[in-house]
Amino acid sequence: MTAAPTTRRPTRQRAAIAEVLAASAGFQSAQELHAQLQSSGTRVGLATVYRALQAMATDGEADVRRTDDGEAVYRACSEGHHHHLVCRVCGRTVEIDGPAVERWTAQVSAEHGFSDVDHTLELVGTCADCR
Amino acid sequence: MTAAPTTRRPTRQRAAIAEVLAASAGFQSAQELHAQLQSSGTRVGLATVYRALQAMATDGEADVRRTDDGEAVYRACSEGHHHHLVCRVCGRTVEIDGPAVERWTAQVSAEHGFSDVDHTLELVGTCADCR
DNA sequence: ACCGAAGGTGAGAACGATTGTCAATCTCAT
DNA sequence: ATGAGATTGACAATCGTTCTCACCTTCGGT
Ligand SMILES: [Zn+2]
Ligand SMILES: [Zn+2]
Ligand SMILES: [Zn+2]
Ligand SMILES: [Zn+2]
Repeated sequence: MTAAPTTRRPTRQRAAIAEVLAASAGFQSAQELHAQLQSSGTRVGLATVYRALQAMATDGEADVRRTDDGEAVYRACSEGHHHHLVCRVCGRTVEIDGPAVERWTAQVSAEHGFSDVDHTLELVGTCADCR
Repeated sequence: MTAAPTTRRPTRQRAAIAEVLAASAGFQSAQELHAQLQSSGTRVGLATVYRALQAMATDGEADVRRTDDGEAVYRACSEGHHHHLVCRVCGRTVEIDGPAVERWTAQVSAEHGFSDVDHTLELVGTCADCR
């Protein structure tokens, strides 16, 4: 279910974008990343930033989210299934592994006759430092 | 934390929108709802549909979601905290109450020093009829 | 029932994030 | 080095959503 395995070539732009994304903690919009690249002297087209981020998202190298006003924001993310506990103030993020939840979802799904069930779970709170 | 308790007046339009939303099972976009109202002879402005749906969402009378291409879609939803198990084919939805998960999230959050933790959890699978 | 204040409505303009276009450029296997 | 095919970028085009603003409704007080 890895979509179209279109060949994906490494380029200067992709590297720069991935680097900036990895360097920052929280979620970033395509435009914010583009601005950062600009000010750091790296010339990359806005459309390219959009395309690269989309590619990273579908390849599992980044998480996507929509802000309440509909803007897509991205965050570097390790591959594999896991969840996040995010601070609503400073954006600090903890990756969580929840076997208990995985078990629970499987059970509940089965009880209702559903199969091939995927799930999304995200925790948003205030971290100790931002209390 | 119930936002601005602005007085909210009942109107013909709001009633119509709420009714159509409640009548349909899955998620609907503002434009789809508007189209339905049009064809059923109920004259309502598109902007009004957007505003009404937003209001319902903030009042907890509807769930909002963003499709992959960023469009906001709404679904009538009972108030109070709960989760959903949705069929990716036909849209059939089961509301789920998961005390086990609630407990788990609280525990994990505490372990990492987070407080006031909210969470979102959604299950998407294929129901028995659509297998 | 009558009135004024404040919320609500709607048509259309304005916005703004995202995507499409397409010629120039780059990567890679041969 | 070379050709095929992927990538890029400046800019136009989309399109969902919000803004404007004059007009309509609801509602509490009289
Ligand atoms: Zn924090
Ligand atoms: Zn999980
Ligand atoms: Zn189904
Ligand atoms: Zn819950």
